[in-house]
Amino acid sequence: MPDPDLAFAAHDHAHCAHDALTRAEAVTAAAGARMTPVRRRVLEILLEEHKALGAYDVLARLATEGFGNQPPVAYRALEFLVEQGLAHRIQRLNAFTACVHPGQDHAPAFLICRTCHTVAEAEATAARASLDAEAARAGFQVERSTIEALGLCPNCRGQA
Amino acid sequence: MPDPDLAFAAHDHAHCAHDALTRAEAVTAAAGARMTPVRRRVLEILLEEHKALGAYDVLARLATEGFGNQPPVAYRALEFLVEQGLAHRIQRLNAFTACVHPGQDHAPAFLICRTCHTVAEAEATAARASLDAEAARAGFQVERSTIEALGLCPNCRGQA
DNA sequence: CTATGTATGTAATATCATAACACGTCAAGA
DNA sequence: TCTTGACGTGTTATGATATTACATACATAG
Repeated sequence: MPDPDLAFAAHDHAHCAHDALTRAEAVTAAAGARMTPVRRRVLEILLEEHKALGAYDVLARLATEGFGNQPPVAYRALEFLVEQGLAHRIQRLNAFTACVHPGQDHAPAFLICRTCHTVAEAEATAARASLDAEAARAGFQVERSTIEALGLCPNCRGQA
Repeated sequence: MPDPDLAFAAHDHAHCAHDALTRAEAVTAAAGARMTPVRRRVLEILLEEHKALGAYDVLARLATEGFGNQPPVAYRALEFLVEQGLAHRIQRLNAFTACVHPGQDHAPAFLICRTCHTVAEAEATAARASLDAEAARAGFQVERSTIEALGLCPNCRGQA
């Protein structure tokens, strides 16, 4: 996964999204989990853009498409996707974003542009290793980590 | 700041808290900001333990002490403390914790024990540097970062 | 002493999230 | 085949977190 993050660069997004969806199907199948219509649709919605969507945003979309319109519908699908590693929760935004490379073991960091709100998934193996090491110095065992950055993406930086 | 984190170790907490409070007064004075009764009290409350408190927890305490009992009272004081670098927001918990070494420039990471809920502030300079570097590869400029770990503290690890 | 900016108090409301229960579907085993 | 149990979905209701807007009080510079 050596590519610096694509989210900010012009790219064939239809392909990017389709590819992620295909891999998602494979991941769920391998896990013996069920990729139901709601779940697939939520993932598709998240894949439409490199942004993070709140549960209620997703819910509104679902509701117009004939799915349930109560919060648990969205939260359950999102929770499922996160558990399967197909989506990530962005703590800073109370929102969710599709995983760009599902199925691969990875330590993600998220780069959140404060201007255009694009969210890029970056590689955080090194940062995570530092965190683990520093935690170990205190005798703390890290199980899950949240690494998020707020700042300016290259595009918005150019305009400032 | 070479000390591995104290939060998990037995220590003279009264001194630890008093020291932080003293430094906090100095910080606000230097910044030309006002350390008012509500603000001081909120900081004292946060300093009582190495835990994170929700805004409503703080608010409940304030209310019993004759301060206002509406959410903005707590949120404003907390926001002030965070701005001054005297407290930190723990995104994962939607909660706040007092800064252990106010006044010093530092890149904090937070170690959150999932069992005893102690929150330790660790040094994250290295992790932050990795994050900045990886972000730079994508042309992203980091302004603020959130680095949090969820796991087991040494004490709770011993009991498991 | 008074004008100005800042802090506090309060009401109302917005936003985010979960508990609890009912119903439907599907597949495994009696 | 029938039944049972696990799982997914839908819905109601509620809980938890956070902000907007406006009124009042207070400190300090002029």
